[in-house]
Amino acid sequence: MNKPNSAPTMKDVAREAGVALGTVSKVINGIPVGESYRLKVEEAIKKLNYRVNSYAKGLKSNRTFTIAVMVPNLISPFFSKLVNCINKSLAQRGYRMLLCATDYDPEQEQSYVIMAEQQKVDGIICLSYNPNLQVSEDVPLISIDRYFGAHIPCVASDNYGGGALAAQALVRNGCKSLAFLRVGSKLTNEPNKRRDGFINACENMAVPYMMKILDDGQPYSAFEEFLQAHMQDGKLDFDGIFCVTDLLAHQIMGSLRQMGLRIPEDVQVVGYDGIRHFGDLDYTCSTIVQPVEEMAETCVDLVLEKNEGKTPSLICLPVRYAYGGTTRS
Amino acid sequence: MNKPNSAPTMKDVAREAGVALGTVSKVINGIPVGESYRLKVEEAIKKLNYRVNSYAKGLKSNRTFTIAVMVPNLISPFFSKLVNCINKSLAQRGYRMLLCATDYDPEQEQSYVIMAEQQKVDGIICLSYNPNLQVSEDVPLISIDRYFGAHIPCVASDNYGGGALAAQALVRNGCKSLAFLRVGSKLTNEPNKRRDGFINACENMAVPYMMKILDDGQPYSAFEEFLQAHMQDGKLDFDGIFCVTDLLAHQIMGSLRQMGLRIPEDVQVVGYDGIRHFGDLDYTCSTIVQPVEEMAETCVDLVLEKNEGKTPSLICLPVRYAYGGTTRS
DNA sequence: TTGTATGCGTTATCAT
DNA sequence: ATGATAACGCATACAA
Repeated sequence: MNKPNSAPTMKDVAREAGVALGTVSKVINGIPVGESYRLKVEEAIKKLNYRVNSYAKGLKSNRTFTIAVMVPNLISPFFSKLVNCINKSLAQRGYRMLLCATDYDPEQEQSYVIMAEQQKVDGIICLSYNPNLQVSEDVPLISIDRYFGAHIPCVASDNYGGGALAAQALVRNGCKSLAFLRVGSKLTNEPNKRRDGFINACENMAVPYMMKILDDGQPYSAFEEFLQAHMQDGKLDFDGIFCVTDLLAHQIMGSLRQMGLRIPEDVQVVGYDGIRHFGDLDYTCSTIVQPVEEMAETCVDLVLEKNEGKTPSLICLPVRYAYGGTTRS
Repeated sequence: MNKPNSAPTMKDVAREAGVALGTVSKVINGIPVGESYRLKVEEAIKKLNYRVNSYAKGLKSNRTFTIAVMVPNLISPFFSKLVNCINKSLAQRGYRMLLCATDYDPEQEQSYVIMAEQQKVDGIICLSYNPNLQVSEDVPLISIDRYFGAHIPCVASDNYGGGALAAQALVRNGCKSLAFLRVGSKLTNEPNKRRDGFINACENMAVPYMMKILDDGQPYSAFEEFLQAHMQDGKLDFDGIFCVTDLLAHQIMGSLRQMGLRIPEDVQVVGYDGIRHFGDLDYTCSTIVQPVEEMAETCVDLVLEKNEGKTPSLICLPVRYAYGGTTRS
């Protein structure tokens, strides 16, 4: 042996098979080659257990078949489901996924983008809350839920339609007066449109509504105060609540039950996201379901797309209402 | 410009700064260099917005600062929490994570290992259910929850101790007779020891117990039949149940409630894993909590470890009992 | 059709 | 201390 404990290279395969380096390369890349040569090479590959070094390959071809994915974390069920689907889509197309959990830290997000750039990944899919993320032009970037500008495609669920759908579902189930509860940043991201859609639907149906929107710093208890303030004789002013996420719905339902209210008899609750217990069991609440698989598929389609000119700048995918036990049906 | 739309290379930086290639390399890698030279190089780097190409670096140095992580999916909360923690640990040490969701498919698992090898990752952390996974010697592999043999370190929670802890918790809360419910493969993986620990504790405490273990093919309804069979006059034969996972506990609790039983008044339930609602809210049930952070940290420590000879072959990390509303305390 | 030679962007070993 | 140069493993244009 010439190279004792080092992985075999193409050169080794060529020597073993008694052919030239170029021939080995051709066999590996499926370029036609003499039958007898091909067999010899394949045998040598098997014998030496040869694997192409994808770093050398990437260096040469400037393609790495790797996509970087950035999300705040994998703790939130929605994020982890999303990443799971993206992973599947990428794998189906022979792509690998480099994963980055940023913990909502703008600095980390920025440094991950830089990392991705120097990793020479073929593209980036990111769900970022950093309003001024700097990204170089030469690596395709797809954003989820946050619109950066016309030059960066953004994939989201139909948040506006979803907000409307929530209001309609509550009214259809008999609600006479609604409330919208929201927590989150003032950032102008796509999910903000849930409110607009909700309001529009309420006005169209001529149903009264109220809203409680928590700013970044405010504690959850502000919601409990809001609820208390609207209790009269053991009943709430409203009989239907749309929470901006299933997470918030879960928390609000805890508060409602503590106040002695029954769900859905006294008050009905609709969330947003479509979170299921343990990822694939029952819904945690009646909810507007985001089309996570389709969103993932769309992101992957876009990031791998060649024709960069004519990609749309915002794609909203349809949502649907799902019964989850916290409404009448 | 010589190279129009191509990323700048070290050579470009050298030309821009008017120094030699080697000098640029040294500046980048923090090797001492003349002050004036360093400044010139740093300025050129900034001006050209130069980034090192980590594929060329990896090719040369045979280190990629990338670890491949393999789990069945990111849907199960336990897996996603685990991956989240591993991601954090790796990031802290300047490592990147290549993620692979295998969907329990042995073929996919095998092909991912091959992929990882040819990606020339620095190591692999995997949670695999493939009993005969083939892995080459030259890339460090750490296993989670599944013991492959002395040559592959395995990290797990103290499943045996956890099983015992569950029995003790139930008895401490007044249970007189217990049941152990389990679903899963006959594979001899670490979580199987939960049963052994449970049995041992029951015998030590002289508490009667029964078990219902579902084989791979059997449907969940077999559990419901089991429960029905042990109902007498609206009461169960046992007053404490240890479910092998929180997921199973969640399902069983649904069945129990449907049968009109109250939890924890009529029957107490303990699960295993420490799953929380939405990842970081309340526990889904009283449970044995796996030390996920520590497990992740340990895996990363091991996979990056240099001294390969003296790594232990099995590391069990301590678990703890947590109250989650399905026991008396 | 098969083999040869060059270069991808780095690092590291040399002379200088 | 600095600069030229040879690998690293692969793809490919070009020569045979």
